[in-house]
Amino acid sequence: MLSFTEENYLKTIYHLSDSGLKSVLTNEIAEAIQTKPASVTDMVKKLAIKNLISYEKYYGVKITRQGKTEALNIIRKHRLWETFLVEKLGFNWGEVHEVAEQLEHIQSPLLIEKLDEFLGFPSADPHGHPIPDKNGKFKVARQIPLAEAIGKKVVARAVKNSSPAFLDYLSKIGVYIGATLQVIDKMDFDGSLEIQIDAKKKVYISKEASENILVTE
Amino acid sequence: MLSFTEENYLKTIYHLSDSGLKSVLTNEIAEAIQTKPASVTDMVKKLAIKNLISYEKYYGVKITRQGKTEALNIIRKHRLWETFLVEKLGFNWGEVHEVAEQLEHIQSPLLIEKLDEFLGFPSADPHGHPIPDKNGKFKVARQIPLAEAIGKKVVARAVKNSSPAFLDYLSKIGVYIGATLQVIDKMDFDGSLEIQIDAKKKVYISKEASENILVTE
DNA sequence: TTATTTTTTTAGAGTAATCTAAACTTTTTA
DNA sequence: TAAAAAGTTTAGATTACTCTAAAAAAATAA
Ligand SMILES: [Mn+2]
Ligand SMILES: [Mn+2]
Ligand SMILES: [Mn+2]
Ligand SMILES: [Mn+2]
Repeated sequence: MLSFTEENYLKTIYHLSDSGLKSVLTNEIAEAIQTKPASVTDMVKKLAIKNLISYEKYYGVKITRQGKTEALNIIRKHRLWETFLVEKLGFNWGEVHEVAEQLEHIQSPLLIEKLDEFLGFPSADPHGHPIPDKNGKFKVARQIPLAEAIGKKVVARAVKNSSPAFLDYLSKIGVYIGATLQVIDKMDFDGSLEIQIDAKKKVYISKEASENILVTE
Repeated sequence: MLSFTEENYLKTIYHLSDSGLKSVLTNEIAEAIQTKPASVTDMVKKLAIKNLISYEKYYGVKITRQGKTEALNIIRKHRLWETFLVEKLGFNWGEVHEVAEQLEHIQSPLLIEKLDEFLGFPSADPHGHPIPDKNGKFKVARQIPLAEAIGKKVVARAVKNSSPAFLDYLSKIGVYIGATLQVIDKMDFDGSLEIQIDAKKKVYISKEASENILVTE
């Protein structure tokens, strides 16, 4: 069984590797986990011995199939808990991540099975991120940033950045997962967009913001 | 903030001290926590420095007011989670303790507030044990063991022993919290009782069992 | 009240995770 | 392609928690 710390490293490596595609460097992990590169080197060796990642000195790590399975299970738990917190307990979508960071480490397959059922087997969390099933499978939707949907009428499906600050901002202006967004105009000056939400309210959003809202046509 | 380990020691000391009444010896703690007396001595010194217990070398520890507050908060979380697992997720009352042992350490006052509300501010957990409110207050019910209710008609209110084995046994014979129990006869031979459950089923239960069912008249 | 047994503490060491500082390797620059 | 810079690893410590074995204190028995 993995320790709390090992689980956090593994999950972080999975995310940084773009779901296991690229290899990940020591400094990136240190930055993401808020620790020192020397500590990362130590932990990375431990995970390599356990066959969760492959490690080539000075060239970073790649996650193994086994590591991916473990990482996806942690992510599954994280996202199910976030869904629970919003759907059942009435949390805002910006308040759930910190708590889910703790809850994701609870060890009880039965609990997760029952929680999944209680939530009605959701396929995405409050941020629009897919929830892997118990075999680690999930649908990869082809979503594009709102920034690339000029002139189109689209539906908000997920956020790329899930910082509380960004999520609070979205709530404030009225953007939510499932909202219909129409990009009315793009400013040449700074790339900001004028959008219409649900064929009602019109607002201006920054280029930065428009790159962090993922939509489908 | 207390560590996972410190929280477990404190909660154990609270329980062993009969809610803070008696002082608790090193060996008892070691036994309860499944560790060695030498380790307990170390931890006990740490908790004393933090003013959560008072420690007199060779004579055991007493929990302080501050320690009691901390312990009651952990117990509150434990029991709220147990209630959630049974009421909302459909766990059996014998399956919840292990999971609650993990969940009780999640740090988020907001989560507990919202969970409490979601559950309808329950006053007792699935085993009939009182749930302290956010100020650590709870009602102490005067309950007696079924063993002392010979000839009377009483209501099952709590279990004294909450081992899965005992709880499974109770479920099997049809005893549950809230059930009406009538003690029909007591065997002089071994102290076992013949009882009637909800004015229907009659069963024999051992003296041991009858001492671990708490009832009110 | 002295000796024996039981309980508790201390001493010294081990594991997991972390850090700083120094050494080493790779990458970039000139 | 040699020097400088950036990134990574190693060495050696530190903290939290745990253990075994030995020493010390308290409780019990003779
Ligand atoms: Mn999250
Ligand atoms: Mn999320
Ligand atoms: Mn319990
Ligand atoms: Mn309970």
